[in-house]
Amino acid sequence: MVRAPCCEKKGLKKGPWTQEEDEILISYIQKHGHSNWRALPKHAGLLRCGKSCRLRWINYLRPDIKRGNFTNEEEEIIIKMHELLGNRWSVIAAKLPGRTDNEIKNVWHTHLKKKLLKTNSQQNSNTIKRVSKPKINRTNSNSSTLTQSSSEPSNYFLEMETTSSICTFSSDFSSQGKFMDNNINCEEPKPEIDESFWSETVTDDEISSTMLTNSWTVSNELPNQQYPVVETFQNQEKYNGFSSNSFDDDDGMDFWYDLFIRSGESTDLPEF
DNA sequence: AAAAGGGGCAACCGCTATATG
DNA sequence: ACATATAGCGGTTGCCCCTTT
Repeated sequence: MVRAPCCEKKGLKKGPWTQEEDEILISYIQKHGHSNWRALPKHAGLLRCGKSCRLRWINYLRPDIKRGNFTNEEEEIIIKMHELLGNRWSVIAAKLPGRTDNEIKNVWHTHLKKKLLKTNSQQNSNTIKRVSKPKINRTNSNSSTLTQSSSEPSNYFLEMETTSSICTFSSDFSSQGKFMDNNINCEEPKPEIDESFWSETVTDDEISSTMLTNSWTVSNELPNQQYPVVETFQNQEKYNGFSSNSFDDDDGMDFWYDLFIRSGESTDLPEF
């Protein structure tokens, strides 16, 4: 199905919005809301298409829009979430109240991408490469799945061979399922690890088996070096496959967000 | 002082996802 | 089940403004 662009109708205005148009749009939405964007401009008396009105409202006129430069904390969140999710700007924006996907996208392309390139080029002189896929393992007293409540602490860990050593990255959980700590054990000296180290995607089979055993890939960050361990859920389809069997999208996103972004804090595990 | 170049950002375009009849 | 309408998303464009030459 091919549909004509919505602003193609003659007489509809394009380009930058005037103050007068903004005022009309704000006034209309305050009185009537925006249940139907396509019909809105006609009812409000604006010579714009609904799409243009929606964009103007969401990206600029909404009362909860945060103005001004991004803080370092916000930039860090964007960088880490982009590492994890890719160009899923709306998902990233959902974690930054008052910021829009468009704004984040712009900041990424104009500032953060360059910043990251600079940082990476500085790190590349002292890095190692992964040579094997991570093996996902879980140790605890007796249970093999999280559906069973264990009376003893659990430890989930990834093991992989690198060009210089065998490293094990692990996350500890209390018997109540509270995230406790991350660990890294390597032959000395502890190597620097660059971004690409983690980039290999886990296969569907591996995910299935991970789901079956619930030995998920939760080893999330290294001490002092915040890189996601496995980008299993960067692929939306795979992510959905996981969430549909365990918890809903929002829960899932919040869970991974907590694990990846807020390392070191106690994090409740989802219930299965 | 004027022109050229580049960066930043608002807005548009085209596509997909979802809702509805 | 299908067709169509609408909302939403991400890529891209183009204008404005600042800096450099």
